[in-house]
Amino acid sequence: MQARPGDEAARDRMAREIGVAAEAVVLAWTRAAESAPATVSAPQLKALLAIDHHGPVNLVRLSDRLGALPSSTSRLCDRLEVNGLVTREAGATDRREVTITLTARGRAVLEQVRQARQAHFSRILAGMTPAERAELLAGLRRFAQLAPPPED
Amino acid sequence: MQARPGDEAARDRMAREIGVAAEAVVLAWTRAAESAPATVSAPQLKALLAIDHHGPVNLVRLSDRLGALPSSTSRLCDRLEVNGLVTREAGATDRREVTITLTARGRAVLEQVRQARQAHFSRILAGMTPAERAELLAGLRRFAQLAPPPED
DNA sequence: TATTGTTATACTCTATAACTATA
DNA sequence: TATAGTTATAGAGTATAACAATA
Repeated sequence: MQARPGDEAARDRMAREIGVAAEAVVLAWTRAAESAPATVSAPQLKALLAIDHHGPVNLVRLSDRLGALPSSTSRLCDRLEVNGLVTREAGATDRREVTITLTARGRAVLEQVRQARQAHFSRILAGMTPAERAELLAGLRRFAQLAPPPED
Repeated sequence: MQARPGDEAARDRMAREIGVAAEAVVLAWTRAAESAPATVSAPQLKALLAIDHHGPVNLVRLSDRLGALPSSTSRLCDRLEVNGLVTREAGATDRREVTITLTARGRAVLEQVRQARQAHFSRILAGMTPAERAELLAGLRRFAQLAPPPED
């Protein structure tokens, strides 16, 4: 890092343009989820994704991943549990802890959302050449490699 | 479109992987806005962006762009107006209509968010080569060209 | 009559603060 | 005493339904 002094300014300009251009991806990504047959709110879906990535978690760690407070996450888990998407079990070693786990139905909802997103994105990608699609995927994956995980 | 039959299946597979990989961009994009000095909620920020892209709008058109109902958007505009970010004026030709416009403060908030996003993205982009950054920007811009606008 | 926008009501989501139970 | 989780309360956000004003 910090090669020549002009590099940082050029990178900043690039960062601004990438931030602006990314809005379309953000809108398409969130909109696509709404077209899934499963009726799950955006915050609940975000929580399901976090649990899916992370595996069973306690409340504090899930809160960190969501960027929310434990009290908010507790209430969110109330609704997820009522909807049959997660289970809460008392921790084995530390009885204060709660282990939050996806149910089969929770995983099914995630799969429905991924399929809806696939269909939505595929329609957009129909206008691109295979080379352009590969370029986009490579760029997104490189970004994902470097982006800090949500708990930071 | 509809070149050879195998192309659509290959595109679908690509669409799924792009959808999965895009999550990191979505998280970084939304998280970056939270680090801005301006304290504006995500729904309010989304509305400011929509008005900025579109220019002065009436309530129904803004609702369409947000994917919300007019009643919800009316309440959202109540809060935006209280915060001094937008103004509501009676329409000139049709007196039923309301023209919603960004204030100088609303535009300043958007600029603060864009700067916060630029700083956040620049840190991530520091790990990429200039060629990789250019590839990502090109892919995002191509996607933005093809993605349907939010009112659809 | 149709359209624009609002208000009434209820639910989800979130933060702040106070609380319980366990370590 | 510190930590994990919950509950109490209040405000933001949104949908459904009913309403007012204008076309």
